[in-house]
Amino acid sequence: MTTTATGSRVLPHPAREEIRLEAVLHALSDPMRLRIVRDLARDEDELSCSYFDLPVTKSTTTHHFRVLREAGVIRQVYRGTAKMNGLRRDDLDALFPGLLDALLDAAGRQAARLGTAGDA
Amino acid sequence: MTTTATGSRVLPHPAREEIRLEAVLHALSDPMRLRIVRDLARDEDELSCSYFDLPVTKSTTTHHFRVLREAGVIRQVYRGTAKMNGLRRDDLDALFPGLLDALLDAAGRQAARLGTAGDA
DNA sequence: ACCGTACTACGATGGCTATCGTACGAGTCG
DNA sequence: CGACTCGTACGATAGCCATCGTAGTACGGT
Repeated sequence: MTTTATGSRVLPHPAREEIRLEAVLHALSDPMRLRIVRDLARDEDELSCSYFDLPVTKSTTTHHFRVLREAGVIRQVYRGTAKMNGLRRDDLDALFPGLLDALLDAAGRQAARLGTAGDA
Repeated sequence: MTTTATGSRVLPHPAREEIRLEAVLHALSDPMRLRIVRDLARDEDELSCSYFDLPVTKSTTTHHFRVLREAGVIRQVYRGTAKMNGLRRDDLDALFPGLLDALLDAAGRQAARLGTAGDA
């Protein structure tokens, strides 16, 4: 089989209806996770975990990605040895129209204001 | 003095520029505080702390109001024995245009969806 | 088969925080 | 003044959480 059995490593995601606003806000209230989400939003495509060069260890990075996934903010899929991450724009927009864009805009404005390079 | 010396009890608020998005999101990630903010947004006017009938003790209520104030979400002023609370709409809208409305809309939608009575 | 890479799991740790209870200060009304 | 209401301060407690290190698993290439 050329199509590797990626099916054995499925990650649990909350269904759209399971996503809670408080959990999303909590997930985004951490600077590291907010940064991840901003990066994900910039590249419309999925990104591997190792793409991010965060100032924390890999263990902590894994932790942050899990929090984001369990809050319903991102979708994670294994592709070979890499784990690809993508924003759950569709679900978030359906549940909370305009919220994600407002949050990303707010984060961008603050980054620009504080000189925290990395804004679009 | 008929004009009571309300000046001796001034509460520290962050300046507009001091408000951090992460702190706002963290403040709003608590169900109790999100509920307070929704109530404040509904009545355009200021509300006293005792207006809210939260399922926690008074000490905890005080704590939540302080978190909201220190995050820059609300403004608190003493008026006699009561402490009036109001949303810092102007500052938040200036820093993060559209964010507060998106958050309130999201909270309202979730409340309606989950049957958590209390939405507008 | 072997190794390297990518990510995870588990345990530990220190810090934050939501909650409470009690005791107190500030203000109003009789 | 005295009593009552509103809110605060302080201490305690229990739970969560961001972080780390180490050891381990899964996959792909050689």
